Amino acid sequence: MVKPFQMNPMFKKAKQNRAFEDVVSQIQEAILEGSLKTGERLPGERQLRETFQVSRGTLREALRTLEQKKLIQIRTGMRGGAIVCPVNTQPVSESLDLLLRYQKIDLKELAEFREEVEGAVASMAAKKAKKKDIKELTSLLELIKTLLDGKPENWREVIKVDNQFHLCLARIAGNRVFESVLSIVYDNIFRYFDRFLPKEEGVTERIYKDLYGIVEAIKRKDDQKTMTLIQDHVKRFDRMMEANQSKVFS
Amino acid sequence: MVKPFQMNPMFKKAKQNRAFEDVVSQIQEAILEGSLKTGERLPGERQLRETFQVSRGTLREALRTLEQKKLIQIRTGMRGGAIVCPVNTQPVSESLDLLLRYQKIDLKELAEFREEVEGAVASMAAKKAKKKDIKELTSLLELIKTLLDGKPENWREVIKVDNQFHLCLARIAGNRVFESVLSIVYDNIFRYFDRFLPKEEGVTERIYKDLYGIVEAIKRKDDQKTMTLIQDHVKRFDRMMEANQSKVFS
DNA sequence: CATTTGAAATGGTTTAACCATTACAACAAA
DNA sequence: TTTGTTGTAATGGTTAAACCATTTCAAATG
Repeated sequence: MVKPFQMNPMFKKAKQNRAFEDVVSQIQEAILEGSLKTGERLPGERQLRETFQVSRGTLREALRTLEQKKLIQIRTGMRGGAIVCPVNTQPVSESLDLLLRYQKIDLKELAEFREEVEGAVASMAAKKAKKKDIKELTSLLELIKTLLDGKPENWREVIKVDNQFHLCLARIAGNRVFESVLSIVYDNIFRYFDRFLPKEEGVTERIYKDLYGIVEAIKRKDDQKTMTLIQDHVKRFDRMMEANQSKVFS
Repeated sequence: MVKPFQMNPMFKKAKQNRAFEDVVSQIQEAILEGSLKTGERLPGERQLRETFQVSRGTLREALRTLEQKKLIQIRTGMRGGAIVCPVNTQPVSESLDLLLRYQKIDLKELAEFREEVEGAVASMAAKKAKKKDIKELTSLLELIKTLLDGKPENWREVIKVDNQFHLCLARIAGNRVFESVLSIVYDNIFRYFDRFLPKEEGVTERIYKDLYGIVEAIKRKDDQKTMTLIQDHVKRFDRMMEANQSKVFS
């Protein structure tokens, strides 16, 4: 058994024998390339059927695929149809969710990844932060302060604002790859926060103190310090979760 | 206009009014729960149609969705049908790839991200590399050596083996999140290599020298040195490309 | 024993119809 | 005039029955 040639991972098998796949790639390319813009409505199924010269069933199989990729979204009723979706991290988050749920990937791996990404993001953000950005971070910090009353319903809120704080840093860092990737990580890790972080006042206070120090370091444009502070912060909570996780499963 | 309640990103709208979605979730649950095992073959469309009491068209829309999620794969012909796929990182990779393309991520952002990720990966790999791993890296290095003859058709080959080297490091690092992410970064950055890296012998020789030093550092388990070497290596080529890019567009 | 051939199973596609939902315009009532 | 009602047409969702193309495998053939 010999492979015909060294498979290049950039190429996929050209199994373009199904008509609906051809329709999918044509519409997908139009969206990615920009000739179909976000929010734009595609013609109805009966008209698209004509355009692509396929049956309505085949066309609908193409639409199902595009819908699954979150490139379009379908609305029913008059003036309904396929609407082009904005850029969306959801499909990545969903497939990562499957991997985590079925333990093809360990939470530890995701946590390790997060620690590194957060460190890089924080350092970049510290270098680039403008006054406006620091103001935004400070206001998130203030928001957390108001939630530090130990009420159980506010515990969850604090975690959410903490997430916002981290995503805000990613935006400040000014790199959309980091921003998207971190957003995907948070989509998935939130569930574990909820399950494995102790719901105590100490946790939320610790978050406030950590973030306060981070904002101070950013104000001083001390990117090295910002990075180590963020990494300590992230690692502290990852360790907490791991401890509770092993408790639960032992 | 007031939202009825604070939308929690963990919950999705229960739009279960489409029959095929019900079929999708039933089959998906069966797969994820384990009652349908990897490699197992589902009944044919005509029989499934009966089971779920839907038309063949509706059933096929469900199959398209499951196929897109990479939970099943379809084979045609007698004894064909839907086969349950092993859960792997492919759907994450594909959707991340789509996300990067849709955002029209440019070389600068991608390169910046790559530099950070490669640094982290290299450091982790240096800590964990076994003899077998070092052997694999060395053999890739040897392969590059044989391609250092300045022939233009080998230039591309060297770049490919360089990519393999980096992905090999990610595997050695033992974190599948890093591994899939880096793999996608390479898929996307390759076209810039091809367009903007000077096709000179000096480039391939530089690659060889860089990787040689990296393998040596890994042998010494010097993770700090490995990290800086990798980052220098990556940055050098990113700067080269950026220089050529601005030349082209000025 | 090897090869050819043909039948059956199965996915891929088409056609034509009907149902359910939605937006909107026309109309009616206040 | 404003507001509420109603009908209608556009549109997605679903069904049914048929035919084609591909693949497998067993039977026939050499």
